[in-house]
Amino acid sequence: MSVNKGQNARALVEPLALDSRTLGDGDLSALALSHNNEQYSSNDFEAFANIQAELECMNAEEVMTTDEEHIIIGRNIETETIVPDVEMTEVSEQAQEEHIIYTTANQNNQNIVFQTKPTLQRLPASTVQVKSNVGQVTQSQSIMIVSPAGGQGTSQILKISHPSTASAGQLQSLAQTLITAKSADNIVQLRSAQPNKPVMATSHSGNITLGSVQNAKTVQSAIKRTAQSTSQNRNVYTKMILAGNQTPSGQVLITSSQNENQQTQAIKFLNNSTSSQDVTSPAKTITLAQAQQMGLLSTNKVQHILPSSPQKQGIIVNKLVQSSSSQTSKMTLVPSNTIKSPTKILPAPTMNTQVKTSTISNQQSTFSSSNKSTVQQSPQKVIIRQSSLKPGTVLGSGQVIRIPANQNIVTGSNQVHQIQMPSRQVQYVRLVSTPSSGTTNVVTVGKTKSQTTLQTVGVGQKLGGQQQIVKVVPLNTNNQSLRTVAPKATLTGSGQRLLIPATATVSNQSKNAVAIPASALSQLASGQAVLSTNSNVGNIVVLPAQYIQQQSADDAKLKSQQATPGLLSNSQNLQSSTGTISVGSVLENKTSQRSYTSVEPNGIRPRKPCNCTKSQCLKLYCDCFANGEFCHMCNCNNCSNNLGNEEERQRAIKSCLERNPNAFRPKIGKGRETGDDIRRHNKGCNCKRSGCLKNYCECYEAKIPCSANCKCIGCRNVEEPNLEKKSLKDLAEAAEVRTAQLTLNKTKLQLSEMAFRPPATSNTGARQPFNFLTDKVVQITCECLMAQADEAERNMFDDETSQRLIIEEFGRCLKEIIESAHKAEAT
DNA sequence: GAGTTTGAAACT
DNA sequence: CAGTTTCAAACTC
Repeated sequence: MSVNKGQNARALVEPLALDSRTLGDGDLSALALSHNNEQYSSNDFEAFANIQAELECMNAEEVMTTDEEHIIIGRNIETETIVPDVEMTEVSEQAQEEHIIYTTANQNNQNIVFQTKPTLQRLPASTVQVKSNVGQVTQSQSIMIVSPAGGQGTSQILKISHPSTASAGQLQSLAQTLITAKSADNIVQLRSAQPNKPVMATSHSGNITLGSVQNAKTVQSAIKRTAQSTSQNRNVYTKMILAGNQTPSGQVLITSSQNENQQTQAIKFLNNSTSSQDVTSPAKTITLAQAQQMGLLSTNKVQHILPSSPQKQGIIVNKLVQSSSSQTSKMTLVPSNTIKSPTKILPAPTMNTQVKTSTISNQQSTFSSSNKSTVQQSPQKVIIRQSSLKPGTVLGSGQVIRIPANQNIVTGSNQVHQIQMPSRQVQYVRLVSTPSSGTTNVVTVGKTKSQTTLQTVGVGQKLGGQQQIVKVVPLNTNNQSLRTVAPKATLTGSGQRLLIPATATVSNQSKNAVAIPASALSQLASGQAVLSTNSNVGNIVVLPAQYIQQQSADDAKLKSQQATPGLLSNSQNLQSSTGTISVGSVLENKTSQRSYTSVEPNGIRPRKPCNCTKSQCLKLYCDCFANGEFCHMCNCNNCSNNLGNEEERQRAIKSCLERNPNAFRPKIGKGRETGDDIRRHNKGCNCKRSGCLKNYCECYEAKIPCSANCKCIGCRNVEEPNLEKKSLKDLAEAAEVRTAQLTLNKTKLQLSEMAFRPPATSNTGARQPFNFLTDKVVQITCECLMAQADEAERNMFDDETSQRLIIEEFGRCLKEIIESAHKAEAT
């Protein structure tokens, strides 16, 4: 492990080395946005976004290379100890230091402040701020690098000023140099993108040094992290806050569109006036992938994210759209770092190929911070990243939940997972991912031969060609009833289920962001809850983009691993561990929902919502509860099967287990017979009237024939009359015939025995023949007649023949009765 | 959509 | 363990 740490330390600084090896100033210049206007436009901020993204990538120990217009980002294989810290975006009042105010247009002066926030005690994240004073008629443009020294709150400012004559492009180029800035452990490295003036600024331990290098390629940072073992010192998170101060509430829109041919991506920042009354400065986070799916990605900017290591990793780019009076918007770019579960960079949907202009003024953000509280418009983001840090570490302004990489929260069930974290509030994360047997994560977004391959921002893993998406949405733990936000219409078609706080609109959920290591996410089983210790952290629920495919084709196998609801089972393997993880917005969800059908690709249908009214969804009557799932988007009343009633829920679970230890085990399993792949109902049904041919019958509902376990009456749920199996059916029918015949014979025998039984006597002691017609005798006689009728029916006799046989049988019965009477009288 | 039927689960 | 009741889904109209 110590060796790994050393490697990690190396890996931490390696990106720069690689960067210098692969990047040239010209390349960096290429990153600059091409615009003739000296005034910053949305393109400029797109460039900033690119910078941010790149910086994130750097923080994520990625290797970035540029190839002309393309930024190729590759990740170094990373050991666990070097995993970036989980990032948590924070908004609201604390944003005064972190918000980037930029002018949207029409300014001749541009002040850009890049602030690095080295390793604060609680927020080991580097913050990059791009600040642009609006309305000030300054003739200078500057880039400031603000680096708090040693996390003590004292900022040191490195201001790189340049003449007012500097064009926006130049400034932009200079800004581009910051892409290599790395604030991990108080290390900031800057390099100028300008070919003739490469500049490197290094901040170490709070000290910032500025130097020039003639060749950017020589920029190699041998600086090693001095506090490798201290997770607090890891600055792996870079946050870029962009705020348009010309509008009451700045809006940041990251737009990108993917053209299958061009495969380009752009980030756009949009200002959009909103009437949001939010005071809490809610932040909205979206991924670029989401933006892509929203069709917001433009093609004028190309960003390539190319995995350069065998372990491909994706990048999560989250954007926080903040619609509040704080006039700030926050964009969070979070590198995703997965070790064993490389994330996949999701390609933008083809539907989003339209090119959007980057005009700020007229851009209308789909993510507008309007008062609309729909999830689609105000998606909450949860950042899931891999982290090797010790469990329970809270990162970032109390809004980061780190799921320790070593914390095994893998289960095979679709349950809310609880992650114990040393502190106050409990975080639940419900991870619903698609199980997959695949073990290889392929990043579909890669540099293609033409190098025009796109990149996507977002975290995704692709398995077996099947896209798997894990969605994370905030969950309200306080509520008693989770509010269903998704349109009901989509319910049946998708299975997509979202939990959002019932007490607040999405737009106010700025603090409900949780960063989870991608690796941890990949290990999380669906529906698991993550316990967080941070009181500030909102409640997060991670939900499946595809409604849980926890039931794989190997249903029995999977279900055998199903955990008791709310209970963790570390021993269980998560089949989705290698599944694609994508942090998407609801918008993305919405898009995904379209593709969803009532039946999952694996043939598993999404669970239907329950309609419980009296059971509080805490009894096995409730399918949700019985399946160990939280009610979500159900129609139940007074539901307690949610996070807000976890205690009660646990009690109910316990009660059920007391009654039946196997209560939460799958009812459908495989037959014990060797090689018998026939699914069986473990308990069997008890149908009496349905003939096991209606969905009342659990066997029939599961589309499995009744078995010996069943106690059903009149079962007709037998094997399909396949040619091969017909013999079995014939045997069954023959057996039934034999059984009926035996029943008839038995009845006759009983009648005979009754007949020979000592007759009833009168009060006088005289035996009376009518006394033989006891109720028992009558009953048996009727049974004989019925048995005869059944036999006639079975033999397909016509009515006349059947009636004749029945009458004959009745005659026979009477004969026996009479004979019995005679015998009794004789004796 | 309301009412009925059904069978599993819960209860006694 | 059996009988009864409760419950929610399935079904019917």
